[in-house]
Amino acid sequence: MIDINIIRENPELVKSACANKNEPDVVDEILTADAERRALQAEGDELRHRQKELSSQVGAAFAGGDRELAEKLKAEAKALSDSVKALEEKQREAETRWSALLIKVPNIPADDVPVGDASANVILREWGSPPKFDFEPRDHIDLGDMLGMLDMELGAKVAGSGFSLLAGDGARMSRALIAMMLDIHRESGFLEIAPPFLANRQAMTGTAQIPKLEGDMYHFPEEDLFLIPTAEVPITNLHAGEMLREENLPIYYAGYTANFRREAGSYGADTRGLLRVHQFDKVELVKFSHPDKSWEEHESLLAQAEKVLQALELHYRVVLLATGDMSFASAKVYDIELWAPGEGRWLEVSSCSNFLDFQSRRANIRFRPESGGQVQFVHTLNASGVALPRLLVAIWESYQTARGTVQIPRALRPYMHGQEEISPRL
RNA sequence: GGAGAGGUGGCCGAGCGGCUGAAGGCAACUGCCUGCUAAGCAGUUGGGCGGGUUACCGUCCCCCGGGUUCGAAUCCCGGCCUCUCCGCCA
Repeated sequence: MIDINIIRENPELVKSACANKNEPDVVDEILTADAERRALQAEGDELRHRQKELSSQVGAAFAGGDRELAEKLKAEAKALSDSVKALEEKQREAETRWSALLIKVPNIPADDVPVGDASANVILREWGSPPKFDFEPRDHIDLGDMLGMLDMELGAKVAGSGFSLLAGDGARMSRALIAMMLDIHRESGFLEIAPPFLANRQAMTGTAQIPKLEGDMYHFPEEDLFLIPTAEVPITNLHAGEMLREENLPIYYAGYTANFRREAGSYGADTRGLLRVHQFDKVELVKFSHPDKSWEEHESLLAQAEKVLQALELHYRVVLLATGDMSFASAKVYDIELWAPGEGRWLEVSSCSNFLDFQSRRANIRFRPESGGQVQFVHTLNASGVALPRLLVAIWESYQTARGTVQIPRALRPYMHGQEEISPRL
């Protein structure tokens, strides 16, 4: 969540952030609730103060042996205690109203983020060049079928539409890619994490999937647990409620998980093959940064995700998202998109975000500056490094041959026992 | 799933109805001392919220949520988590 002081001091800034992110504007409601909450607190503090004084007088009177006085004071204190309870009830309600509103305010986009919808996104650069074919390139569905790597019908058979099933060298390549990516990140100082694939409500709220995206997640009501839509949730929440040591910052984590998204309401878009599925694998990068360093960390995080694609020699581009296209919790987002020649389009495989203190405020992740002074919130960042299904799509489509085979990228071959090519199984 | 033990500050750990935001220790910081290091001596050091221009004042916080009481870290109820034993199981 954002700092209430920003709303108090600069409501217009917050209002325009809501407008630019297409979020409902509750700023005025918050200001009203805030004033109400503060008034009730002042009143309650005063009442409690008097109650404490009285009640210590009761104790003193009993200790002094003056029973009569003690009983008299006690009766007074009882009356005061009742009014404190009544007021606390009102205070709790006001507090609840206030925080329920505050949690709906999106993060404020950074100054250098373009304002507008997706059409205002800025393509920053392209890396590599699109593969050239002297034949009509096939798409990943054909290749997956021909080479026995992908079967959407079998996925649907066991789980339903939108669940993929990889087989043979498709499954092997997926596994090899995960290992390769984790190695690349480990060499750059990221600590590998294998977290739970489920998370509780508090964790989901900490990283801001709740309240906005609650309906997009698979939920188990018995335990109030959610299947994670991204490893960002369990990994960022590793340090929830903690006071970190400044000398340990920045902290880098890399984790592989499966990810689960209901994708409710997205039927009709990207429904074919691996482009948008309910369950997919991903390697995720998460950073906890000193607030003074998070913009540098954001750039190096982007570079880290790019390392994977460069190692695989894939054609990609980096896009700076406009306000209307970025997520609720982020202040600035780069997307990395891979070129998929069979689809003839760019596919998002990574989203690289700086959340500043938006998540750490919710999850209460702080540090105490060594120079003394106020406890501060750390900054959190994350990036996919990278998402598997679309990476497979881009590899298959980019590395296909006229013979209908798929070459294995050189960097990946050690992870596949030296295999160079995927051919139809006989 | 059954039985027991426990969850206290940055960390360890005492307290088990009022004088406790919390002993003691560790750690950190500041002085003194010391040729450096170490040790020693003295002192300082939690967080949230609210109020005041500052020094400051008030309130809340001893896993979480309720309750009893004039008053709760301390008593009662519910939940979560950790540990030990038994059962079951990839």
